[in-house]
Amino acid sequence: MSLQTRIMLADDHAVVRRGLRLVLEGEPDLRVVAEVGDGAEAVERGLQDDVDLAVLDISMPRMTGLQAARELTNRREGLRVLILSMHDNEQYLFEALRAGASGYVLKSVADRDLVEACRATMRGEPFLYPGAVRALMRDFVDRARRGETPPDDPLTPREVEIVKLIAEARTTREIAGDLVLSEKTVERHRTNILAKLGMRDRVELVRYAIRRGLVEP
Amino acid sequence: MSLQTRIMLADDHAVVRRGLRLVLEGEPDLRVVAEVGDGAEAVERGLQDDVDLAVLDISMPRMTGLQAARELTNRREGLRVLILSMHDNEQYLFEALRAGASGYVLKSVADRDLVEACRATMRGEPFLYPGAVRALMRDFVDRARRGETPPDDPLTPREVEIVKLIAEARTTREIAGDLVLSEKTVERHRTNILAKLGMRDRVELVRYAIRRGLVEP
DNA sequence: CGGTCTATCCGGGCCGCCCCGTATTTCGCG
DNA sequence: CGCGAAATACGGGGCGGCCCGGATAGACCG
Repeated sequence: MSLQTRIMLADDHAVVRRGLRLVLEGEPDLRVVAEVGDGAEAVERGLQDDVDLAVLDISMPRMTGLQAARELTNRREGLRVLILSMHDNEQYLFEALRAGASGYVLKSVADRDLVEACRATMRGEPFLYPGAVRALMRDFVDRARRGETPPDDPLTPREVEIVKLIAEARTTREIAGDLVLSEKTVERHRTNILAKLGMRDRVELVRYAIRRGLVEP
Repeated sequence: MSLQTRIMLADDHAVVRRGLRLVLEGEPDLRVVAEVGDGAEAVERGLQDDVDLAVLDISMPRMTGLQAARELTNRREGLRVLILSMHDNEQYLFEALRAGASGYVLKSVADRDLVEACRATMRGEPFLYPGAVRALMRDFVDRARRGETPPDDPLTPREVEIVKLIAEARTTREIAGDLVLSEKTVERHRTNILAKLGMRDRVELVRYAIRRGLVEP
């Protein structure tokens, strides 16, 4: 382990990157060695081993920070990942953790928390903002009560199963065949899913499934 | 692995099937266990596990051989696919490879090459006719020369535009409105795109668009 | 025990997706 | 200059996606 933690910043706004760089360069133990403007670049650059820590914004062109996080943690063992988000959103938080992130920092308090988050992450400790901790606890309690059902999204396990198949471009008939159901049941599930998620067709569902990591693009 | 390779022949002309069968039945290690006359049948039959190798003609009713190849290789791991084509066409060749085919044989020299192609395929080796090898090399060189630009999209600019909108879950009507076109034109573009890419519906198109980075998931 | 949730199923209806064949204009290339 | 490719357009047809209302059985929860 080197003296300094070598950091890659990924955000699609140069202004934000500059701000983050400023915050970090005030610290002698942190050094920004790369800046990228989208998720695909982040994966490419982050795979090189002069980077110890990737700080990823969620919404970026070409590939979201969450996807990039998944890629990176899958493909490079040693790399740590911090997710930087605009939203105090439970959904995103859970996804970030599933994607292998070591921490989740809100942009609104990035100046205060970011440095601490970087250090914690490099020590191998998780870093979450206070609201995140609460959300996690609530989830834990909920899950314990409901007996290990992982209800991270509003969808039931069966519905998730259906979503996957829809996103794999299977028709209603094929899905019904696979799951040994009537087509009507599959349609009913699909209708319920669309209603729950506020979507209108399979196309939106595909993107949802990909965002959730249920299927590969 | 069984002693004999069990083959399914898919071609819409019975005459052609008979010819191919004749060629193959002369070989003790090859056995034709099924004949089908269109792409949809090919998928149905090819999913059954008494078939080791599917030999698919490109132009068939209901579903092209390329689409069928895509379906089959997606849905049955062990199955090998050979594409049989009338045309020495680079585009088809590339599509076939993308669709997961292990080989591409020209009908004009089927009698000479087919048996060899079957054997090579079952050994896990690719089989391409000489012109195909040249085309692949040319493509490789081109891409290298253009400096890592991966312009493997066979789509015209207009088509790319349409794909984006489809992947954003816009309906045909909406797209027509946006681009100031008739709905029929948009449908026509979509049909052309699906054919070019060997896909069957908008859902596959969405995943393509996301992979290409045309839209966010 | 009665309410709620989940998974399952049915019929009927509208409309959008997808295919096919055909045709015109424009434009660039050999 | 003619030819092919791209973009545009039309009609007609099959069928799948999507919605609605309603229904039943089992699980779980207060």
